[in-house]
Amino acid sequence: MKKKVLSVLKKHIDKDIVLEKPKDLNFGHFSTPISFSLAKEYRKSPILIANELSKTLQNESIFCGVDAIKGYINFTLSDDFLDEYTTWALKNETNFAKDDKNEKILLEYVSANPTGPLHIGHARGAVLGDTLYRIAKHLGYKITSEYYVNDAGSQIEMLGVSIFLNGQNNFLNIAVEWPKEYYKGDYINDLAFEAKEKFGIEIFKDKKNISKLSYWAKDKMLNLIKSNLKECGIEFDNFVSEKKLYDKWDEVFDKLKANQAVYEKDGKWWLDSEKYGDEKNRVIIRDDGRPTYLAGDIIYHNDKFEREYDKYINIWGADHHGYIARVKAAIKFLGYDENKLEVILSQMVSLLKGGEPYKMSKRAGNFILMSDVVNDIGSDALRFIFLTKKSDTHLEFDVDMFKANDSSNPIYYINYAHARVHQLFEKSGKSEKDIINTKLLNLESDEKNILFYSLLLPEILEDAFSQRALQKLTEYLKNLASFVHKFYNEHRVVGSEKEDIYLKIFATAALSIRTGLKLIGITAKNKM
RNA sequence: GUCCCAAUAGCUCAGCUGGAUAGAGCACUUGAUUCCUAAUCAAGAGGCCGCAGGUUCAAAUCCUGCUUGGGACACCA
Repeated sequence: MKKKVLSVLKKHIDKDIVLEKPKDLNFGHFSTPISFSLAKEYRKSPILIANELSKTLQNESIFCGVDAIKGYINFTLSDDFLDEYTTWALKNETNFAKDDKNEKILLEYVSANPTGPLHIGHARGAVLGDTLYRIAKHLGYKITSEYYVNDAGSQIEMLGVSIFLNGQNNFLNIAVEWPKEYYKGDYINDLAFEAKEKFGIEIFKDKKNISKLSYWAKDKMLNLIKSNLKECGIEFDNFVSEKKLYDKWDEVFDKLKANQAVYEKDGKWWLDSEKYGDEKNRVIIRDDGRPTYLAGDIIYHNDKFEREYDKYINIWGADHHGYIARVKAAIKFLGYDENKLEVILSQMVSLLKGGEPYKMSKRAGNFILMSDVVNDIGSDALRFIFLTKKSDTHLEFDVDMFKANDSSNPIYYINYAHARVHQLFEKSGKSEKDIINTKLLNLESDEKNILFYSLLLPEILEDAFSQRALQKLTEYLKNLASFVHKFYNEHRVVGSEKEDIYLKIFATAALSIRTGLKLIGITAKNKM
């Protein structure tokens, strides 16, 4: 819609034109402050320029009104144009708001260690990633989602140790000395119990069994994570194993050496990441020969870039921000364009319930489980809340808000709007087919406004995706629902003279609500 | 000490690639139902946009400094 308007304007003004939404739809559907920027060049007052421009644009059939107010030019779309576009949208429900982008994108997110269930902090990144993925797909991007599984290294080892000691303590009554960072929480008890059932109590008698426990438990935890994600409708295209990537280590390491990216000092191998903007150089191979975590990430990113995407997006927790520089440095050393990697940081979440704050921690046993919150308020509400805020701000919310069945619960409010439209069709005994060719004539301004807003979805999706600002979509859905409820209250539909016109308008609103909800992973309700 | 994020209504937050009277939801006050779900709607009240400078025709938005809060600064992942 915006493109269409811009192309019309281009015929008259050979400049970059900024089209914006007026604060108040009653000003018009689109507006431009172009005359302010032209004022200097033409040495005329913006108001005069706006007046002249509006006159020349008056005759375009796409507009029924072009008004110059205080230097702004406001455009109001014509009934003909709106009707034509509406009819097309309703006839092409699945293609409405789609686009045809061609960029190939690799999106990596969650990538939580398989050492325990997902907690609420992971959930935010998970929802963000999945929604970005859905929208990108809808807009036509060739996007692949990926989960990097840290199935090597000391955290996995610690998982085995935790289970082993737990078993010794619980089943063999041995007083154990717990290491500082061992994993606590009920799930470790459960794992120890399961291990006893599966391998026998003997397994807790010999320390040599720890690695066996590690690998057994790691697979169980990865499956648990997958099921946590699935409860929220999240599935991945790929899972990449860190352990398997190490097959390519020699090859990657040689490449680093050849590119003078690494050097040996104090018996360790260092990455010269300072050269490319990191604050210091980083160890990648310890003096005992074990690689550090960074080594794994270097192979992984080498692997990613070998697969040739146009863009790589990683969603990381905000606590990883210091990590970006060294990974980008490594990518550059490997001979790739580090600017193709974009890292989105998702900030902390604090959760309230009845005003009580929770502190979370992955290692302690008292973190908030993602699955608990899903059971509590449902996947829809959880997804929605994460998407109403920018990802880079701290978020605090009270779960009780999403249990209410009234307008204080946005999910409820939006679904209700959709359900109302559905019910109108039921009551009128009509289907979309019956009204799809109804001509929209002599529209009142409120009719026009709700229609226009309903048709705005493509622009919203484009903005939300390109700015990685998914709150624009949830905001839009709330507003659109508000339009529906307001219109519903002000107009009797069934049996009215304008029944078909109203139904067509409502059908368009419902289409956008349904499509928008689907993209944030929620199925619109037809009945409350 | 260095770096990142934030600071907007009583609360939770939008708005930030500079533009019209700074918005929404919750909470609060008042009103609307012989009628398609009032599970809704309407109206009201509520603001030194953290502070101080600067750039500009125009600053919540950009720049600089400061204050406050959160986070990161591993040979952990």
